[in-house]
Amino acid sequence: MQDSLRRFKADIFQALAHPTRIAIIELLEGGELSAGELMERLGMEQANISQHLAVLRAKQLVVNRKAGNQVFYAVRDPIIIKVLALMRRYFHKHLKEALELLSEMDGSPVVPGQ
Amino acid sequence: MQDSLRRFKADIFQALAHPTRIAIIELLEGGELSAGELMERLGMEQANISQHLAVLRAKQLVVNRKAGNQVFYAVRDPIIIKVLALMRRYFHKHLKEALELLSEMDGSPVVPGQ
DNA sequence: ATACTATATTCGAATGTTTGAATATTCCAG
DNA sequence: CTGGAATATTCAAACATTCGAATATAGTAT
Repeated sequence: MQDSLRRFKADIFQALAHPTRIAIIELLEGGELSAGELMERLGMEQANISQHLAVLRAKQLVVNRKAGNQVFYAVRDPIIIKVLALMRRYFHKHLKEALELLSEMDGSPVVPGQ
Repeated sequence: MQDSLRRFKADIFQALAHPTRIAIIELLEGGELSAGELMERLGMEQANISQHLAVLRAKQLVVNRKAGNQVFYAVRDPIIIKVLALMRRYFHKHLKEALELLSEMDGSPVVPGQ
């Protein structure tokens, strides 16, 4: 019962669980942008951006508005922006450990001794 | 460059992107609990809880403390609790659409007419 | 209609996640 | 030491996500 709420939250986190999608949301923090602009600024394949936008749309994290040829995207709810802002704070707070984590993930050791 | 920061954030969202792990964090919001207690309260397999705890540990979202036979877990940083609180707000704000989304995911229609 | 631009969808291969079953480890009691 | 409780790890199957390539759709202009 309570579980469907958690599935819902999990799905939203899932939607945020990709570097490209985080980049998209962060770009949209400054206001709406067209799919093409997102593509340009991220320097990625058109299809790829479009697929990531589809994920964000499916989970309702963004809204879109067609204007002629183009489709403009915006973050649907500022709460999501707040969530990302909190994550930035979290990141800065734990910068050191974060870097260690990242390096370990790359397979390179961080702390030689001990 | 900026991308590794985003990978880091994405990894944290990924760690939160599972109903069981959200349930674990929410249970830990009230203070530390042993793995066994988490298992009991969630009514899930021992191995399963342990594996989810391993994910949360790997991403440093929780810390653990051994006390004799048992291992007690706690949320490492209250920022994570704040993130979940924001998500609750988000959920309540979008309750209606959320329910529709969930039902669609289940395959059952929500709005019979029209 | 044709051509062009912007965006979306489909497909399949590669990769990653989740699960239960089985097994291993660690700690305490006797 | 042996046994039992609490927790962790490994394995393999099922499932989901991600990507680029190719294709489709929609809008505008001629």
